[in-house]
Amino acid sequence: MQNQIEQKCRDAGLKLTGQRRTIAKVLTEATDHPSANELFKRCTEIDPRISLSTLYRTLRVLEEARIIQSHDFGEGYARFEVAKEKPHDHLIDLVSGDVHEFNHPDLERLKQFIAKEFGYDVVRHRVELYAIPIKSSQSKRRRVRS
Amino acid sequence: MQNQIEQKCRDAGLKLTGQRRTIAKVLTEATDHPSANELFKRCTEIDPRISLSTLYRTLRVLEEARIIQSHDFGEGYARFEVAKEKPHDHLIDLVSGDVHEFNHPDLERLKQFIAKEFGYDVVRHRVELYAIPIKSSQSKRRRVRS
DNA sequence: CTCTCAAATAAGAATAATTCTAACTTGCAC
DNA sequence: GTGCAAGTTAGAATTATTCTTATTTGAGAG
Repeated sequence: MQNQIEQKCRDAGLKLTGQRRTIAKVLTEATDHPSANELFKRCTEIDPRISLSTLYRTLRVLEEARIIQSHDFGEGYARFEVAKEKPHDHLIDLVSGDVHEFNHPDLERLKQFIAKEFGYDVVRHRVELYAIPIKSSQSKRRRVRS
Repeated sequence: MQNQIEQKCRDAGLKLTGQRRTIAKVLTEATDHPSANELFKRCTEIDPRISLSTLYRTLRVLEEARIIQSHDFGEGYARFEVAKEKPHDHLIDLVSGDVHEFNHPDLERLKQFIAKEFGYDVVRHRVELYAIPIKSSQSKRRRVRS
């Protein structure tokens, strides 16, 4: 019952405290992209002795160790997820706040191509699509797909 | 001489105060993507009687009126630019902080395509390339696409 | 198992960008 | 010129996050 994050902490030489185990558990079990506040709620539900500072520090440490990844979707706070092998981009549902992940090879090629035209190498990028669900029952939209 | 922003303020039914004229002038003359702080410096150089609150409120009002556009490049503060007819994306020079604008039709097509696969319509998007200059060859610097 | 101590934690203060408050101006329609 | 809604000012408030300081703890060594 040792989760992925606990093993990675060990590998990174991080102490495994009770708080970290709890945070690791919550992060591992999250299927969404929770904010620090949301994570704090879930953590204190398991163990109320966790302080917000500890959560924030742990999140920072875990991100520095590349174990988790934080995102800023322009909501005024960060959202977190366990780092995946493949980097990916996000589609944010403007109605529900749900986040979908995607990775399109054309996009990767395109960004390198564009950067090269300016004389740059892309170090990292941010691609976020803010979108609303297509209502299938509704008549076809007038705007034709491009 | 009446600049673009002043006319647009008039059209939007906004009062043209001395402070707004100064802010409009500074924004119009900026060729970079200045932060609120940087804008404040430039404004107070022209007229020291402008307060930071006024600047922030004016920036908000101007953005709501679609006269300017703010961006969050993950630096902890916003950057502003006069709204252009065509929306565009940004390449941020990680060394100098310079911002280059681009617009690639393939990217527009691709984002719609990806969203449609998830059953969504893209309302807006954010594409930012964080990059470093290619050192070896001077290649294609200063190439501007609109 | 105990000792040790660097690393981690708790609680709350500090920070920084931005927004709000409340009392005072001012642009501009009449 | 007047009236008043919109704008301004200075500073307080807000909010996510980081820092400080005293205290606790994980885990390696003995």
